[in-house]
Amino acid sequence: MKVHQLTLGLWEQLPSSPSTSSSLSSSSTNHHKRLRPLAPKLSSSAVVSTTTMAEIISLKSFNSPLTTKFASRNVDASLMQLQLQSGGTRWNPMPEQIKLLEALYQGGMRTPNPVQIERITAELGKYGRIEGKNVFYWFQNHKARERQKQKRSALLALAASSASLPNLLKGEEMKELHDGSCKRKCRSWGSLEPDVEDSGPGDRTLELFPLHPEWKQVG
Amino acid sequence: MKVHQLTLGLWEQLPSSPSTSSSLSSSSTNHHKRLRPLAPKLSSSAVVSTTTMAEIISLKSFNSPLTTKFASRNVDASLMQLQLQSGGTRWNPMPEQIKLLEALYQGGMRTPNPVQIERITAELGKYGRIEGKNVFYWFQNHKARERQKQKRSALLALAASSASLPNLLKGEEMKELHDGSCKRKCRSWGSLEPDVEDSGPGDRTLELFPLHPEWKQVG
DNA sequence: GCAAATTAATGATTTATTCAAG
DNA sequence: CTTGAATAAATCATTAATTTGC
Repeated sequence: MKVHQLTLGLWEQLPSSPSTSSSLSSSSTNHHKRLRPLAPKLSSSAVVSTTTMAEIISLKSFNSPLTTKFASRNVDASLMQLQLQSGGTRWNPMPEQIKLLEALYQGGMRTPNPVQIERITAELGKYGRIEGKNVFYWFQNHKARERQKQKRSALLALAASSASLPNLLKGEEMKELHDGSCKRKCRSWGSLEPDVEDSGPGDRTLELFPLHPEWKQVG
Repeated sequence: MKVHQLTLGLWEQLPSSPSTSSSLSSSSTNHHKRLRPLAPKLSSSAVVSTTTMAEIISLKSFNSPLTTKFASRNVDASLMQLQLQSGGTRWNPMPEQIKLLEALYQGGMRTPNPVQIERITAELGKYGRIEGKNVFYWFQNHKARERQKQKRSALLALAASSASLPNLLKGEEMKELHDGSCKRKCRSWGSLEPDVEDSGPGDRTLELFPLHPEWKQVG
């Protein structure tokens, strides 16, 4: 069932009927240009499916086509093999690694930039297998979950202080508050907390995103 | 606890001053921009900052440390230059590119895997500068916005058929339905539609990796 | 006719939520 | 139950359409 478009070359399964593509009345600009036939052949591997950010990344598919000239598939393939070989499951942070990550977080780091990620990864690599994406994800998750925690504790505190909480929260919310599930509508609590978590003192410095990268070129 | 001085190179470039320039209204509505489309000035030589997925990707920071041995920064830098040179702003899809993408989408493709992305990018590259991430984002956005559209039209249809809609929707919802803004709480409509898109394979994470337990408790 | 100036689309990021390993 | 990984929703930001006053 998941096969469908994948079994063949990419373009072979273009809609046969010429009218189909125009059925979408979305945009205002629809020029008629012939579709480029031709299909970059490729070994029809049985693998297929599943696109995850991580995969895309590791395959370097995000680089411009120009660069793919350099990054050959063989490299990618072998690399993947290697990675597979060297331990297939999800990253399992060593205590030392977590220590360091938490120290960084505590120091104010939230979303390290690529260079930082590279460094961190390199450093943490001393304690065990790790990739940049692990570092990235860790910060993402940690930030989100710290925020959750804070939000929850804020509510609990409020609950403790004023016993009238049941009057303020609907049953759903009470439940969420209790198990931390917080399905949907967490945003509605937003007013309880400023957006900036960071319990950290003045050291929060690392707000290193004042300006944009703006791959903007010089017009 | 305060591992702050780990003597790594990690924290070297701390931002000097958070500066101002932020002050973004961050309100949900930024529609009133009084700023004329003047030439962007920026030009400040300060590089760095702002971590985006794209950056991380293009810097290949996601690759394992092992691979970073090969991927030197010089390459990345020059590459970036190249990209910047060749037309620095966001991707602006040519009609042909959109045609093809829509055809693929229409054909059932939703979240192309890395290999597919690579192919698509290569193909679309014939019509103009494009990167893998553009393809990825396009599918993400298109999927999401098609879903929105469908949801909205479903509501509209329902409105048309049963004139009792005003009794079912609160004012907010009516407004959203009308302008499609749908800020927050879109999820609450979820019951209207199954989560799975039409022919989407919905292939959830397919296990490419063998299991390999190696977890160390973090205490 | 044309720019300033809105407005509508949509590319790109960030945040919230879910899934699932262990 | 914790948390790494992934997806989806929400948000931000820029560009093309489009409108508007001249």
